Amino acid sequence: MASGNFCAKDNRNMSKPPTRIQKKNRSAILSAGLDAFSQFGFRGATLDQIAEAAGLSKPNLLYYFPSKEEIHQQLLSGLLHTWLDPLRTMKADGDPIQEILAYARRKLDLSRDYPRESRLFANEVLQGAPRLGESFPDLKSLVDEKAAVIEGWAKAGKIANVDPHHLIFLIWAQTQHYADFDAQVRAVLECDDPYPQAAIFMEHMLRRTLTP
Amino acid sequence: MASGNFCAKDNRNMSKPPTRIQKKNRSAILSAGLDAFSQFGFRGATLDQIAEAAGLSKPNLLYYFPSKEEIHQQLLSGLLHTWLDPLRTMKADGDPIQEILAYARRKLDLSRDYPRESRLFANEVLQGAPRLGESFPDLKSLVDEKAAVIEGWAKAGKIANVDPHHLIFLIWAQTQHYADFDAQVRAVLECDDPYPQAAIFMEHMLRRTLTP
DNA sequence: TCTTGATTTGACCAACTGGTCAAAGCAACG
DNA sequence: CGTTGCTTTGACCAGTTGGTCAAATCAAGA
Repeated sequence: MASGNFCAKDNRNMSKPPTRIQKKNRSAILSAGLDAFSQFGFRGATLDQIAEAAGLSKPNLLYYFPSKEEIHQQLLSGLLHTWLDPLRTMKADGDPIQEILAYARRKLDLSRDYPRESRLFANEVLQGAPRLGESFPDLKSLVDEKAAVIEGWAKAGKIANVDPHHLIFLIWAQTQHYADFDAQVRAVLECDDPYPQAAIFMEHMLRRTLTP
Repeated sequence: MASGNFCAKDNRNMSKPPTRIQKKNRSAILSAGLDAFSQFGFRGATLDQIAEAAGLSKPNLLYYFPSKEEIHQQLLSGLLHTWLDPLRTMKADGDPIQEILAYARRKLDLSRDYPRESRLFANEVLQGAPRLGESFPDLKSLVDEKAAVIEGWAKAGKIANVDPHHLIFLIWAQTQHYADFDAQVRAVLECDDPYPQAAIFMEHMLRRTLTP
């Protein structure tokens, strides 16, 4: 009575701290969901698939997350923050070319270390970003801010006069390519780890592109 | 009796020429399938969806194609040829930088004019290219051939000494980005058509990267 | 006209989908 | 020990999925 419409399994919304078993299972589910969603997209992934990969029964999975949508949403919102972090740390008062190179390097590292996250994001945007639309304004404002910084560098003659937005797209495209198109990269190259070579190439390309 | 296991609806495999109504419906199905598969991936797209978009009933759709898989396969195999065509036309005896620039421009035009095809391909590779594995050897041999040409140019000092495979990846990544991540590009930029600017930027970037 | 073969469809199916629920199991604390 | 509340599950459900089939419809030539 006093608890009203309290739902036992909803303590994740309450102030109670999560049990360690809750932590374990919830992170197992998120990891399994990341596998599934990043490979098959939202519609293509199934709860049974995720539950099995997480080592849980389907009802048990739904005890921790109220719906498929909620798992996906959780993954997406957790993703966007870390994904934009490298861009956030690009500072206007550093050496322009070094700042941009460092950003690109961090972004490439992200692709190497978190390819599933990259593919999840790619899948979402490919489908028109229906569940990401709310976060796009934040993204736009951050990008616009950094684009202004880059444009300032260009106007000051510290780097070549390039379109800052398309420069950012270039870095996104090139770095994410190695995660998103991994299957293709591996099929064309035969080497195990394309990232060292990719980093060298990218640095050459960016230096050349940006030198005034 | 004489017809053996002849199946009326299988005349697409026979020598008989297709009726005009067959042509119309088959192409309508392929177009609808392209819409669906490129947006939702193979598992995410449904036959009902495709049938409705094609203006046919589901059984009627399955009269023209024996299965969902077959529609997808048909789209993929039709795709790969046109997709690699721009690379094929890159000639070793032309001016190196002009040849590479022309290739990149053609690839960017392809993204602009056939974004659904680009997304279909992206979706397939994202999932690990399970239905494309057979075609990858062809792709590899073509890429290796052209990479050798580029390497020849580099060794002869006609272009900068860059890794040819990663140069090709760069062009793929950058050009396809505008089709595959269209939603993101549109959200960040507000302009209707990013391609003119993209072409200018890409040319600057490639010239700088390739100049010896 | 009638016939022949191409085309279309409504009814149907088994498997799978996301999701529910009551009941059972379990850990820990008094 | 017993109770309390977190955790797990088997059984179940309605809707959707890819796909089948026999029967109906249609188009066009003889």
